[in-house]
Amino acid sequence: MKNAQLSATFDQMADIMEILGQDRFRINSYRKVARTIGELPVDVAMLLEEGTLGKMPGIGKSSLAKIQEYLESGKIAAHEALLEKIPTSLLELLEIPGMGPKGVKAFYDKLKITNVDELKKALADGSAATLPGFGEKKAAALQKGIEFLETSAGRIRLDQAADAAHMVIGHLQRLPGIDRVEPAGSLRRRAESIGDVDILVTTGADKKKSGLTPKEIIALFTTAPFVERVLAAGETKGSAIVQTETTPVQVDVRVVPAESFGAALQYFTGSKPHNVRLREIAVKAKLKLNEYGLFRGERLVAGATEEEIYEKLGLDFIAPALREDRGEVEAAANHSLPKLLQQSDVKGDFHMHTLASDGRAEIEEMAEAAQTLGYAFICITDHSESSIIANGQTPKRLARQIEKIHKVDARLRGITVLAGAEVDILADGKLDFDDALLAHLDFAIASIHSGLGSPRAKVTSRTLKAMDNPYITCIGHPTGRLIGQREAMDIDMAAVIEHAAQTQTALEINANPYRLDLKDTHCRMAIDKGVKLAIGTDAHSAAGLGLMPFGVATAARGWATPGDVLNTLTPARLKTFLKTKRPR
DNA sequence: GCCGTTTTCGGCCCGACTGTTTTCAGTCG
Repeated sequence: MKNAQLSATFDQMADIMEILGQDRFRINSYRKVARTIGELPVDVAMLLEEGTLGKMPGIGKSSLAKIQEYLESGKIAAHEALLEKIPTSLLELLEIPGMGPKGVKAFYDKLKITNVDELKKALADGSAATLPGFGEKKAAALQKGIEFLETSAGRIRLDQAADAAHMVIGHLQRLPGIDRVEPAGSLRRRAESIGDVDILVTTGADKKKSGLTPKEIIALFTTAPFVERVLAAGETKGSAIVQTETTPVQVDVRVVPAESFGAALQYFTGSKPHNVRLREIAVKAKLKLNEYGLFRGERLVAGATEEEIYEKLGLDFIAPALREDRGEVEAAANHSLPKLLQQSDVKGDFHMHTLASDGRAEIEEMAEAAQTLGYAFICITDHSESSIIANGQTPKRLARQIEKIHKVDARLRGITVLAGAEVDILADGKLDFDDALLAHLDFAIASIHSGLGSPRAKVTSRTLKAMDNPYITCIGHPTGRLIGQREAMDIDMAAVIEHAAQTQTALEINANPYRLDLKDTHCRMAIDKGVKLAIGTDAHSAAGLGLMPFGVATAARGWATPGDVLNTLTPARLKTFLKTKRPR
């Protein structure tokens, strides 16, 4: 599948065009193509063949021809021509925070600097200072930028971002005269990875008496003990690197007046493409939308709440999870947004481990923890024999574990404990337990834990074959990715989803923030094909059950309604559902 | 390069912060 490479190629063309100072609107359209292709849940070649690719917004004739050219020959002539114009190493300079296309061009034209090492030297020996409009502070900023690039981990996981936000919000809430403190940005949208954390603050109405000025609030943020380095500190906006337990995180804090809170929350929640769509709608209606409100001329039309802004733009309210410019603006305009799944709809958890394999708690502890979360059922799914490092169960041990689960289920009131297993899909697509044993389970997850780097045809056929088994309820973490650590398997998700629909097999949303697998776009595709989703935390302790909201958010980002997700069923309805695939 | 119940040509989102600018360009989100 060439989606990622093709997307990167369009982005690179845009980068080079920026350095060359070409038309910014054309550059924008290249960026849009890159983003569209990068987010596709299926192989771009398949869509091209179907003839649907050219119908996607932002992909016109010219881009379509380039995509076709790339898929046929592995390159794009226009891309090759651009590469001729500058040394490719200039593109790595663009990665440096504080360095933009103009800066790269100036360093190249005037000082013949083509890479990061040469830039470092020029900054050290003072030759950079000979550039017009380039002083000491800019040199220091670039040096910091290079340092940051060389040490930062890049994007962080959702749970790490949530931790950082929790820390900063706690600090800000203790300041005098603070009214509201809310996270915004990709954290509020619950994106699968986060670049930086955005936090919004409003001061109370009595700020003149007892409170602080915006500038003072920013100063108290940037001087907080957890702040490692200040990137900017202005009148209303501060930006700093904050140290958390696991990783440094960039946190931006913005102070806004209460009457603009909704506008600011909307603006800083993004996503950027979503906001651009909204501002375009505003312009067409002779309005102007910015972080202070929706304006007709000088007059404020809306701004205190997000709801009134969407309403005044003629749109239904759009949940943060949907704000990605993936059709939500159109759906809001014609009142066809889905009623999204929420955590309160969830009645149970499908994936967890106990002491029987690599978990750290007894079955009872997991069940009791689930009850405190208000659940009506859980499913115990320990590993199978082949997962040796995870202390996988032999058939004999699984038989004993099933009995044990039944006993706990009989003893506990108010919660149904189902007997399950996470069964390895072996190299040939066979399962790690035979059908006679699987038949004793209520719920069986089939997962690939080995050979993730195998060719597309192999990992795909292994998964399809597992779904053919009548006792397999669900495919676990279907793509095998680990966010920021391991690429997804090269698996044909269109085929997997199609086969899941045919065999009435559910697909898991693994709620662990390392996985979030299925991801949002695949969830949406599965839902469109009528495939049911089963959210599981993959908990290895009672505390691990608390990861469920990450899975719920991922489902919501895939436009899931309560009806699309098995977790919303009562135990009785779930048991009925679990019989549908089995031989009678 | 894309796009069209204002347009097939002429538009294409908006503002904060920084540095070195005496009025603004570059970068970022």
